[in-house]
Amino acid sequence: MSTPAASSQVRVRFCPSPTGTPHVGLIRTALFNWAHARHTGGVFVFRIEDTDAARDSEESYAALLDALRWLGLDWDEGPDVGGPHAPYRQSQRREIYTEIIGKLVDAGEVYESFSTPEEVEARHRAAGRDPKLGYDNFDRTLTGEQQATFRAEGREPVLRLRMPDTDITFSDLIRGEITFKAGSVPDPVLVRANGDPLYTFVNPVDDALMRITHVLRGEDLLPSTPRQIALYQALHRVGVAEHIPHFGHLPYVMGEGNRKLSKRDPQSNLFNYRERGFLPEGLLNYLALLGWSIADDRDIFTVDEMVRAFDITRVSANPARFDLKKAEAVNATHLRALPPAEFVARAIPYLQAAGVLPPEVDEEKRAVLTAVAPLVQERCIVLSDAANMVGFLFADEETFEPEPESAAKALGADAQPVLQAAVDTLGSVAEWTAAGIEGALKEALVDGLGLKPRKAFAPVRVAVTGRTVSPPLYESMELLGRERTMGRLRRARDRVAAGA
RNA sequence: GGCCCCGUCGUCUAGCGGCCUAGGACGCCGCCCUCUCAAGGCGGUAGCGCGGGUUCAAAUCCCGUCGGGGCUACCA
Repeated sequence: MSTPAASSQVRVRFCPSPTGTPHVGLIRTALFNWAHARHTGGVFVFRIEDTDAARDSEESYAALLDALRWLGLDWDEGPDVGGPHAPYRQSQRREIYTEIIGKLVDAGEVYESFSTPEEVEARHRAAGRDPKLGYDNFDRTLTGEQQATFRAEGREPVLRLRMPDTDITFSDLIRGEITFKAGSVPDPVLVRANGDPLYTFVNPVDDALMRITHVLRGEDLLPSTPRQIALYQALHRVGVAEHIPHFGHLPYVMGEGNRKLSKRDPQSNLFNYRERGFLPEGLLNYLALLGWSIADDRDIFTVDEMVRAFDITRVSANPARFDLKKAEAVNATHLRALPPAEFVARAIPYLQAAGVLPPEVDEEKRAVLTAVAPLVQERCIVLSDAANMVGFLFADEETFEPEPESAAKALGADAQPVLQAAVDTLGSVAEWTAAGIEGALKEALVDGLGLKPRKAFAPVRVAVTGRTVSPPLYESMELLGRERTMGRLRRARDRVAAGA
């Protein structure tokens, strides 16, 4: 049995089970599948493996769609869009599985197995073997009479696939040739006694039915490949499968220490990144770097550039550690590259979430935002950072207060003469422009009071913006306007004078 | 235990027998710029796990070894 011809159209699939919040490792898998499909002009199939009613949830299903849509990983076949192999949720494909199970049973590819795990283990012990060896293929050779006896005892059999007694070798797209020795993989259970098909069965069956040509998935599934290949061969014999797909096992995404990034770790939660204001293109760029590189001297690229250059055989086999610092650096680069108008549009929801902007943003506020955008954009790593930067522009004069920590640093008693001088000189500035403000302030504070610039501007900055860190001061003051700026300076001066 | 995968700077990687006194990026350190913080510019720090082969030549090929990881369910 062969793998698909190189000339046939690529069909890849992303087939998560809806059991929780999307994990960045899972998304990396989706990205590589998607990129391979788009690079080759193939088809990206999105399939939901919800055969475990006990763990699957509708919220998780919705989260999966939400995640892929947010990232722009569009699918050609799958939930919502349908396709020639619909339905794409395994929970809706029960009859299909039942029919194929029948074919396998009729052909003698699978057999009834009555052993309980306890009995298997007991047999291993009795024979002096390691009890953790797994299933011992005991029921393979049961006679019809023995099977009848077990049934009479009220036992219900599961269905197991008869593994071939030959070595199983395949060429992994990422790792090269891999061989599993004959006899090292026990006969897997395909169907429960109650008729429920298991992942071991439905996953290869759907891949065969949906004519998947490339299976790109996590390294954790590598050990299950031989039994899947055996299933494909059986499916081929009963006329269901055409080919054995090409396999490519992607390296793990690791967390801290030497462990796989856990689902429990907040760092693994995709939506945490969205909430912080990671850009889809920034996160995707970083995730792509986990196992793949576009060139030896570059690691910032757009999704389009990735699609153009992506080659699954050039993916690294080494596990990669998720490095938040690097992810942020990559995101910041994309953030700074955004056209200012685009940056504003994307930042608004985050400013609203932070309470800096109201649900309805009027034209005036939008204009102010557009004006500050170039100033704050390069100071942000994620979109939510913008809130701290522009908050002072939208604060209510009645309630505006410098942050306590910043005030403690810059609004001590020695700030009083500085603020007074600032009020005096700015009150008579002819042109309320950044340049005018700069000239007046430098003359009054640096020349007049003989202060180091650093000392001179800190109190003014905190009085006006509320923080020791802000967009450039003169521009900030210009945007804030003369009246509001002067009011804040006077209030700060009075407070300092009052010793507050 | 068995089976399988992996092993280049702290981290992600380039490298596919000579271009490697091992390149890039993040991080870190220093300097410059400077009204703060960033950004930007310049410079620096740091790596082929180990041992055998093969070869004129090995980070690159082979074997072994050590180390790490995964799987070993009637979960996916």
